[in-house]
Formats: sequence, C-alpha cells, structure tokens
Amino acid sequence: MTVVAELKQAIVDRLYAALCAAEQAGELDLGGAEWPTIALEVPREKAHGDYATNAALLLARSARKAPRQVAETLVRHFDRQGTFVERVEVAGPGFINFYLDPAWLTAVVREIGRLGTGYGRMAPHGKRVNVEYVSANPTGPLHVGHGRNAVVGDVIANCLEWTGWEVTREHYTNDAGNQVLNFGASLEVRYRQALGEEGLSIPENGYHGEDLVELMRELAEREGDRLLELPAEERRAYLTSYGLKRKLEEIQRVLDKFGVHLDVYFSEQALHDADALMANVRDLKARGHVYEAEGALWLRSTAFGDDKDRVLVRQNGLPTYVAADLAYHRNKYERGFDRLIDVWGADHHGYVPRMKAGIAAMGWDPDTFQVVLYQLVNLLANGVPVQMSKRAGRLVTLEEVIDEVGRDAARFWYVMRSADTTLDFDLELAKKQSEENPVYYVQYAHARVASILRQAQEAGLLPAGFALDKTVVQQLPAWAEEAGVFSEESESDLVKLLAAFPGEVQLAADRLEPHRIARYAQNVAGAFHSFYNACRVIDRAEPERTRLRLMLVDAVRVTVRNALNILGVSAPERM
RNA sequence: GCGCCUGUAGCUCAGGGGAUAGAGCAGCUGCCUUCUAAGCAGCGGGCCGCAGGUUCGAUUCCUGCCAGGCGCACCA
Repeated sequence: MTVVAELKQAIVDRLYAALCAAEQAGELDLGGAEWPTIALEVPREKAHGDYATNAALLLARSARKAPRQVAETLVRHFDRQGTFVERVEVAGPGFINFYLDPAWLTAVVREIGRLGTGYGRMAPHGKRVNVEYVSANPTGPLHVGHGRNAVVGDVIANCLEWTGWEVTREHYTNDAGNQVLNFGASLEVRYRQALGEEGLSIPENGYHGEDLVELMRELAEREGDRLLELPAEERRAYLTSYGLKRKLEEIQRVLDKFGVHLDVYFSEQALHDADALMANVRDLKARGHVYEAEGALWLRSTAFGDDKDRVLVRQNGLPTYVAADLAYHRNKYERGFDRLIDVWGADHHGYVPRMKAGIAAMGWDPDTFQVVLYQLVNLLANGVPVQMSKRAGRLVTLEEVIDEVGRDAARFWYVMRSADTTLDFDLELAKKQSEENPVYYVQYAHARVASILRQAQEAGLLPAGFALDKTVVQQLPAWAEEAGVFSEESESDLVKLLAAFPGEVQLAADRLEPHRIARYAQNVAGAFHSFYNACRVIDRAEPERTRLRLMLVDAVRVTVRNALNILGVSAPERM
C-alpha cells in the first residue's frame, strides 16, 4: 500500500470509529439505517484542506440532524493520533476537511524515489485478461482509424498490467470468408494487369487499393507469368495466401513502428480448419439455444437480451461471421482468461448485444466480456474533411501519419481524448503544430528534470557515479531520511499531484479510460513547469533545500516517465 | 422508427450528486546576465443544448424534446 492509500484508509477508519463512538454516546441516532460508504476526495479548493468528506451530509437524513451538527459530532469523536491529520474542520454545508502535516508530502516523495519504475504499479493478483485490439483485415493497409484502435487498446492493456492483471494482447486476423475470396479475385486482376493484360476490372466488393497493385507488380516481376500456367483454383489459392501473408506482415511492421507489440496473432482460418465453428454451433444446439428456420440455423439470442435472433449457419450451409466470432471468443475463454476486452470502432456498436448474448448462451458470464467502443476518426486536411474512398483506393495510411507526425505525437494525439468523442485528426495541423503538441509539453518537463540532475551532478551535488536509471533516493537513501518539509505552494501542489498517480492509473484501468493518463501527464507537467519558474532547485547557499528539491524533481521524473511509459510514449532526457 | 455516442469559453476538449465549473489553442499584458522561454505569471471570455423530475443540493442522475455523428444483414 502506498503512503497515500494508507493515510486515506486511516482517516476513513477513524471516521467510522468516530461514528461508532458518537452512536454509543447517544449523540447520533441513525434509527437503524446503514452506515454510508465514507469516501475521501481531494477538494477543488486547496483552502478546503488536503482531503475532505461529505459523510456528514450523507448521514444527516437518517440522523435527523443538520449536516453541520452531524459533522461537528464526528469531528469531536475523531481521533487523529498516529495519523498525518493535523487539523480537522467543518466547513460549508457540512463537509469535514482534513489538513495534513506537511511531512506527508515528504513521505510521498521519499516513497516515489524508493519505488522508481514501480511507482504506480500494483502487485500482480494472478487474474488473466485478454485485450483484443487492432484486429485489422489483412486485405489492405492500416489506416487512420486503426491508429486510434491500436493506441486505445495498447494503453488499456498497459493500465490493466499496471493494476496487477496478467495481460495478453491479441490481434484477430480475419483471413477467412467472403472478403478473402474478394481479396483473391482482386489480386488475380492486379497480377494479370501487371503482366500487361488489359480490359480487366476489380470485381464487385473487391479491393481497389494501390497497395495491391504494387504487391502484384512485384510478384509479376519476380515470378513472371509462371502462375498463369497453374490451374485457376490453384493460382487463386496461391495468390490469396501469398497476399494475406504479405499484408499481415505489413500490418505487423507498421504496428511495430507504432510501438504496438501484440502477443498473439490469431487466425480466423485456423478456427475453420479445426472445425471450431461448427463444433461450437453443435454445442449451442445441445444447450438448446439453436433452432432451424427458413433453411438456416439460428441462435436464440433474444433469450439473452438481443433484440432479434441471429443466423449462425446460412441457407447455403456457410457459417456467418457471428458463428466465427463466437467460436473465437469461446476459444479465448477456453484458454483460461478471466476476462475478455475487445476494442471496436463505434460503427460496430450494434454488434455488442449479440456477442454478449452469444457468450451467455455458450455458458459464460457476459459481464466478463467488455467492449470498448471508440468513436470514429475524421481525417481532415487544413480543416476540410478528406474523402476516404475505398473505391478510389486512396486513403491515408497509419504509416503516413506516423511518418508525418511522429510516433510519440501520434500516439499521444490518439489517446488524448475520451474514446466517446469523435476525433478530428488533421494531418496538416498535426504536422504544423507538432512543436506545440501537448506531448512535447510533457516530454519537455521530463527533459528539464534530467537537465537539472545533470547540472547538479556537474556541480558536485550528486555523486560522480550518479545514473539516471536509478533515482536519487535509491542512490542516496540517507538524503531521504534527513529530508525536511516543503514550504512553497508550488511544491506542495506538485507533490499532491504526484501522490495521485497510483489512483489515476487504477481509475483509468477500472473505467477503461486511457485518456485519463494523458490528461494526468499534462497536469503533472504543468505543475512542474510552474514550480520550475517559482523555485530554484540548485542553490549552493541552501544545501538541505537543494537536496529536498532534487528529490522532488526526481519524483517528477519518475512519475512523468511512468505515465509516458503507460502511454507508450518516450521520455527523452534531452530536447 | 429503434439503438448507441456527443452537445460545457471564439475553437478543440477535460470534469463530474456538493463548497467560487477547468485546461490547451486563439486574443491582450508582463517575465530570459541564475538549473532548457518547447516555459511561466496575469487579463478578458460560460442560461454546462432546451424543458420537466428526483434531491437538503443537479452542469453531473432520470424522463421528454432539439441538434450532430454512427449503427439497425443469411456483410465483415
């Protein structure tokens, strides 16, 4: 438990004790009503203390007393011995405000220094979660939308890992079904065209992308017209599997460039090959959730909250996408995951109820399956929407975005905003403003701290062997023991923010809201820059204060670096 | 028609049952002979879409409406 978690728990415990004592003293009669959950919050106004609770306001009704009176009673019975609480006040309509001994701030900084790269990380609890994201079709390049999916999924996975989950990052590759047939047909056309054949056109529902032209041109150069001599079916099979393989490699290459490293690339075709789809349908049938109608096999998903039943096997005997996806999710559960998370574009939101229904029908708790939906990405150029036409085959690829904007800025941009809001991604703007991008503001804070530490070392304040891969406290534990307290407002503001980091990570993980980490990093950077301008760190006239502040800026370095780490953004030591 | 998301400062967006609603950008005023000015300090700017309801208290929760986006396949 962190210093903050402990001190908050102590306050809550003492509040319950005070409540209990007040009841026994006959000063408070809740009339048998249950005790409310007492929560502490950091007040918006710092004049209202370090922490505050609205417990008295919640108790007022059942106690049939004025909230302020209830608060006074609780405060009278509140025992602050052995806690960091220095002063307790009743304020406003009945809030109880807690003012802490400034030594708590020193304790926080000391702790951050001790934990270093582990600050904000919870202990593993052994539960396993599978996070499925990107899951792009291997029939074309990754585009701007995939970028959001990738970063949202990646940062969620990181947050879960930091909060103790054993995480598997997984990509589902749709390398089977109709679209693959269309893909193969498109490749055939491009191959023939590359060999000079004319009068051919990409079939209905085919893939018009320039990337396939390039891919087949390359193949034609290497293989010549040799493939034309093969039987049609064999040629088609070759082209298809060749294309899928190359496109998947392409996806992996770009993701790698984007800092997205997935543990598992799961092939849909493998499910087909193992007869997993029909095996699952048979199982669902045995469970009584499948019926036949109009020549098709239906899942009675309405029994599990869906608004209509869904076809699993079509009249023509081919399984639907739902059948494949259910078999896939069954496979995930059978691999022993306690929890499944899928990251989908909001255009697929209508698909959620049928998946949940299917999962319930297969016998798993649908609450263990969650879908994170992100709203779509609008691509703009100078504020004007860019028409993304698949037909014309012209779309801005993720790789172009990474190349133009830079990996760090792109990642930060994608995850900066809540997944619930539509994201305008203006390439021209992102390029032009790259110097003003919030990510640089955060990275700059980190670089500035590193610079201060370097200067401290040059000034002989830190030992010659001082290394940035460890913290000041780790290398100079005696400093932490002798440290005094912070007195400047910009110092305490900063430390309080640093203290909130583990809680922020937990909240981001619990709510699957990765943008909170980006926002938090900006807040810390802001508080640091303010501190930097208000306080001088290295001051030969005041060695004790210098040491304390060196530990503070080092704690900033640790926290910013850890936050950027979760975001998958680099933390440069120089800029 | 039904479902999901969104509506908060000029723009882009945070926040969230409480005590005086925030940030960045844009505009204006200051701050570099001292650790990185990719920075800081300050000023101006708000019926938190509209109308009801619940509550001691609503911008936050509920209902209805309005506006924008996205869905509603034996496609994936």
